[in-house]
Amino acid sequence: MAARANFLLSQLGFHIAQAFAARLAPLGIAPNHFGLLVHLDGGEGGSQQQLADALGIHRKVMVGLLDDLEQRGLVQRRRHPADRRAHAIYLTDVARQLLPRARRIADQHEEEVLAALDASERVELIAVLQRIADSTGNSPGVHPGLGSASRSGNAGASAGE
Amino acid sequence: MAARANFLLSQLGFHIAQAFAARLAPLGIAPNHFGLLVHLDGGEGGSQQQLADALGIHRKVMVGLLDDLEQRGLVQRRRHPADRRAHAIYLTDVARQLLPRARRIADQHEEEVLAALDASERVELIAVLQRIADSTGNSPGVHPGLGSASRSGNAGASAGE
DNA sequence: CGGTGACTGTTACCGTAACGGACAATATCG
DNA sequence: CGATATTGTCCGTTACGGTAACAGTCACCG
Repeated sequence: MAARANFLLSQLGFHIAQAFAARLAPLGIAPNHFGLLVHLDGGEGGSQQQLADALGIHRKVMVGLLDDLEQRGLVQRRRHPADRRAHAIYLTDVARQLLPRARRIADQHEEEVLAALDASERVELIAVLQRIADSTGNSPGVHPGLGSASRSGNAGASAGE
Repeated sequence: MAARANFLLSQLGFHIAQAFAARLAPLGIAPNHFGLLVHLDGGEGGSQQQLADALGIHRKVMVGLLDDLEQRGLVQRRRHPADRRAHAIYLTDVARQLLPRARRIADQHEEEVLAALDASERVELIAVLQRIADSTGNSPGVHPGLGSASRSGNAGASAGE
């Protein structure tokens, strides 16, 4: 029963998300903040709505995320040059210094997760996971859940013994 | 960036948990209820504390879970023969009729998740996932999170583009 | 046998977070 | 210019996890 891909993926996924959040915590950001920063690093100046669409979240959630990041001095809300309703979001220099550290943490975590696998197994696992994600309709960069990633281990059981 | 096992596992895990909850919803139970029922099917008569320990959740959460299941007529709280403080938890006949249907839903979901893989790939994937779960310290039947499994897709982004 | 501590199940309380509706400001279209 | 949609924000409600506290009971120990 604990040998279902079903259960294993869900269990592992949550465990990994938790562990990653814990590793990222010392930097003062959560996984969703990290994802947003990485996305911004790939293209700044978009509106909050555009960012929300790209990450598959609601505008209101983006407000909160940006509030957090702005308070930590990691992003700036400037006036949008073409639409005075919208904000244009930009990374700050502080964020540009923080991002490499966060990426290194992600690398370390990846290494820890895959510690039991050799190189070829890792490649194959990722390929298989991508195929599953593709066939089940997961968007490449969109991650459901992980609200603010401050969940502590607690309830739930998707497969008893 | 969307090619990290890190991110893929977390994304897939959450997506799968959500989909499974949706599939189970018509039966009126959530994944954690299902896990508890399956566990009870493997051995009844235990105390709530024993069940909570086995599933890795807090007593208080078990109270709520059993309240739900008892209200739906799926479990019974009887007096514990050896400890008058404790309750002995038993499945009802209704639960015994419901369980096969729930298991079939789980099987269908498993099939859907693994649709893109052939038989040997499925076996190997499960073996690899079990190795990872083992090396990262996941208990066999314990699933963190999935509180009441009523989360709807919302925030979070663990890897932008 | 009495007393003390520990345990079980439950409830009450609190802080947090998600969800929905409503709102001002602005853009777009007729 | 007027009507409608969009952007970002705020507020109120609801749900949930976590802690503390409680009554009832057990286990130990003198």
